[in-house]
Amino acid sequence: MARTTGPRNLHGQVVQELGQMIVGGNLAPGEALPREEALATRMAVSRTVLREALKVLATKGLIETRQKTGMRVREVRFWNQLDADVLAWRCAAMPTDDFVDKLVEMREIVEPAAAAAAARRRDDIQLAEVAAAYEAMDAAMDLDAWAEADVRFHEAVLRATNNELLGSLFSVIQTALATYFLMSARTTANFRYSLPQHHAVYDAIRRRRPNAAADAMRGLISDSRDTLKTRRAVKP
Amino acid sequence: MARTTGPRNLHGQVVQELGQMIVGGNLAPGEALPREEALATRMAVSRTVLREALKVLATKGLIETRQKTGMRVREVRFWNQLDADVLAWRCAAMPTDDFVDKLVEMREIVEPAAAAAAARRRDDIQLAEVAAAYEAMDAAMDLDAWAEADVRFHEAVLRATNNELLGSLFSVIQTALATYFLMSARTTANFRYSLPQHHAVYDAIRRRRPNAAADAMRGLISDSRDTLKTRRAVKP
DNA sequence: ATAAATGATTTGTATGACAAATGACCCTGA
DNA sequence: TCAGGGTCATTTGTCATACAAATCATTTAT
Repeated sequence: MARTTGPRNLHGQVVQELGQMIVGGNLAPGEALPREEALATRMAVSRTVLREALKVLATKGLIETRQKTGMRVREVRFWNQLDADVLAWRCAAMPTDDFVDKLVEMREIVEPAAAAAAARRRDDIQLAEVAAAYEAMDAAMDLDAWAEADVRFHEAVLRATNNELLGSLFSVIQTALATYFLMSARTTANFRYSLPQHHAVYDAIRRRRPNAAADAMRGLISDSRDTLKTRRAVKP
Repeated sequence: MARTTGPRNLHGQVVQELGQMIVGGNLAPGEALPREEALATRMAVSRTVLREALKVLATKGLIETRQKTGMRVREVRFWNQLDADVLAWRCAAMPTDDFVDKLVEMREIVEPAAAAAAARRRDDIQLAEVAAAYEAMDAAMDLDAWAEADVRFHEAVLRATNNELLGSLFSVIQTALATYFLMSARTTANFRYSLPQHHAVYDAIRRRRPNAAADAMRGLISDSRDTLKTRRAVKP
């Protein structure tokens, strides 16, 4: 059987399909899935491929499988919420307001601390990465280029902390930024609005001023939250 | 073929073995793995099982696989560092000092903020969970019971934030606590030392005092970091 | 009535075959 | 000599089938 869209591998497509169903709420937690053979034929793939997909979903914490009992959707608290796919699936439909709030809260917790740590421990190469991302933001001629550079900037800051655990939180920041652009920036006339604030973050990291870096990052996030809030008030 | 230790499933054991090799540094990033058939026979499992294991490792970001080229170990920056298994594998050998520092840094960033959020948004049931964990710590007669209740306490706080993204960071806190007990508490005469500090956290959450909760949590973590530091100084 | 044995169902594992992709090589032509 | 294209070999991707292992439900024996 052949599909055309999505990842090039069959099991990847099955992962997408089932993952979206589960995270999207079509399959409630605790609910039992059809047995492998039935599910495989229903999705028109071999049992081999289906099982590889199930293993992936299991490592994301979405399902649980025991012999004879079959597979069940796990409770939400076991989901690997920081997984890039899980985050993306949650945003597949228009993200709910409270999910956006949670993303922003994560940014408020993580990114100021990360900026401070970067200011303390960054090396010259990492600083250059931040600088390059900032330059790209400055040079961006359209929203897409801006958005891409913005994401790069925040990733560079996370990497510059030299704490790879913080680095792995990039999936969350990335999703938050994507949602932000989706919900607000498309309607904002001047997308370069936050450039000075990014410069403040960059400058504090360059000058090795942890507190200033954290403050600047806080200001940046706070502003973006306000933008989201006004946008949200306008929406209905 | 049959193995006796580890997870009950064969592919789970293969995941463990390969994962530990990669994270442990036996297989360097960029290095190519043997082709599936060879690797399968070398590990004495069928190709089916091996492939399921490889898919799991791929979702953890440890390996990358393309047709004809084969499999390669991915660069460290792509590893899903927040994954419980990856964290555990990093601690499989005695964890290095700088890794412990990174774990503590994560705690310092996440847990005070989580305590504050819990103080703001917890409901009564979630408070009861925190209380129950605290009571269990108080009632603990030996180190194992204490450690288990301690982990429960910190999990309960994370859950009480009502932000499941924060909740998914439990894997990190859990690993940090396990490492802490491994490195320090086993040698500490009075393992109940931090009980009052835990009470302060609980009380602030109960009274809905975000700042007090964050401060209490900061003090708790700061103390445990000091304990690690003195322990470390003694070690050589 | 309780406990052990049995059977049925579902996942777990093994094997062999073929499809698809892609890097390497060769071969031709300017 | 170099550029271009085409063939081939190698490796992962997919499929189908068979059997092993675990476990829930029922039945049977004491």
